[in-house]
Amino acid sequence: MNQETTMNQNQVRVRFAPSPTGYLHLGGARTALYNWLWAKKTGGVFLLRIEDTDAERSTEDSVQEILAGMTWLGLDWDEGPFFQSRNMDKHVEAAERLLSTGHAYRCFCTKEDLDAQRKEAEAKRVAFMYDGRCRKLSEQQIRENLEKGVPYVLRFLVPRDPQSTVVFEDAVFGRVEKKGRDIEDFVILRSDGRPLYVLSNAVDDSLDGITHVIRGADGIANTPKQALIYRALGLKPPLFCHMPLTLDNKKAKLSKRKHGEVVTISYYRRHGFLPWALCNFLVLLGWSDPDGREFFSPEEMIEAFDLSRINRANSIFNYVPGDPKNWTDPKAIHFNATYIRTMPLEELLPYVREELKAEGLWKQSYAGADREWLLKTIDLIRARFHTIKDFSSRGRCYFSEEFDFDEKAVKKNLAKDPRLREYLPDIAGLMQDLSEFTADAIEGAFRTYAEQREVKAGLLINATRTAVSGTSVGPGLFEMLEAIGRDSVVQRLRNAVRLIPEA
RNA sequence: GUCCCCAUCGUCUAGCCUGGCCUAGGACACCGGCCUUUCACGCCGGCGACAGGGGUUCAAAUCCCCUUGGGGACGCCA
Repeated sequence: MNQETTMNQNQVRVRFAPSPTGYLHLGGARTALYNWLWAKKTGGVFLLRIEDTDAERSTEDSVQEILAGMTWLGLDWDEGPFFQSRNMDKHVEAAERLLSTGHAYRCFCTKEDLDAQRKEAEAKRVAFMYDGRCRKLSEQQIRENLEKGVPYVLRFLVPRDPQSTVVFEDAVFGRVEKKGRDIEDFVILRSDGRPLYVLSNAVDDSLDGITHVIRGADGIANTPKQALIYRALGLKPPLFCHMPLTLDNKKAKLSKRKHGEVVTISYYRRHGFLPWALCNFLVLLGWSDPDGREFFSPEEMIEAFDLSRINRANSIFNYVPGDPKNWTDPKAIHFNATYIRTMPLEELLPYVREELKAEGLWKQSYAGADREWLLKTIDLIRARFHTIKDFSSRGRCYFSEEFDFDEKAVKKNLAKDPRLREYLPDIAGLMQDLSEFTADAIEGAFRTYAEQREVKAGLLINATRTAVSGTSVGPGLFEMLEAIGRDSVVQRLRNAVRLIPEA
């Protein structure tokens, strides 16, 4: 055996295994991210497996949505996407092996009968667990049932001796133990012959050589069952790693049905999130850096990430419905805004370009002659923006003559002083005559004019700001005018006169 | 109801394993101040938590027990 093969045997292999029954949501993305990080960190393999054994609920749209979401987030996978259904025959084979080795048995109980028992137990408010009555069936009875064609499922025969416990190692929760008597004889094969998740998932993980099962803590309850399957099949179990769940601010599980689009990944894409900013936010939901850092480049995050620092307590996605300012978790917005403000301009540019194109604000020259202007302008305005969407909405006046006037701003900065009817055209003229249309030159003109007319520069500055941008907020005025450009500025100043009432 | 898990500011969390450096640190949000032509940014400051009760110990956020609260699982779903 050569060295490379030896190394491969020790190589970490992880997977993200969503079921294609819905959208990629925050919880799923976080699970995918943790797996991805662990693979990158260890030089391992990250594979994607679509668990589509529930054919009725699986949809192609959902598969595409998940793939698109992963790609957008930058969580690239090394193998797959595989479909769980590809190995269906192997799962059935495993079930049959369990039957023949006495680890499973045929159960002829009808679904209706079990449902009735379950309902009854619920009414009496006691726990329902299948009583294992079909364990006791004689060879004779089984043969008769088979001959009559009575449908049956395969159930795993859980060791029942009083002392028996099932143990598995969890990277987050440590050694987890469960008593055999607290585990019911779970179904591994449906009456139509199709395998169930608990079986398929374990068999596939083994087939795919998965070394670490990093998944949500909701999976912790059926892990003992899977540990039993590994043992009965003589397979080496992976190291489990159950990450705490992320709940809503009322501590309920996140779901699209309940919370709407705000929990889906595509929502963040559509609302101007940088994919890495979202990843950075998500990684901190249940994991922390030993040095207390919160912002990471992908390389830094991969370096810093470790399974041992995953938290045990659930975290809350702090989204309050109906708050227009905090339309998602405020900390997520903070991450996005900080990235927009501080990332290298060259890296930000493609996102802005896409946004401007989508909104019909892109000009051909931005890729050529005006490229430097564009970068400078982006840099000028980005400090106030929270999302990429802001470039086309709040930043519209830099790219188009069609922008809205904020009523309050007009009232406060333009309508309040009739003298502006005279000042603004004057300034427009000054701008027109400036030999160099630079921030310094513009400022000089403003200051001189203010002095001559014995008026506060602030009055002129604020009025001009609203005249050219429609708002009362924004970057320093002189730089702003330079960015907007002489012709537009002159035009806008003259147009604004209509907004100022006569004395 | 049964089994399992969890518990530090409003939220994300550090500290807990290996008790003392914790009058509990950081981040977001919020509130003040400075800067300033505005709004942001930045800087300075403020508000704000060890769920409760017992124990162990010279000493407990840290170890143990109980209570309470919360979550998960309990499908011929994944």
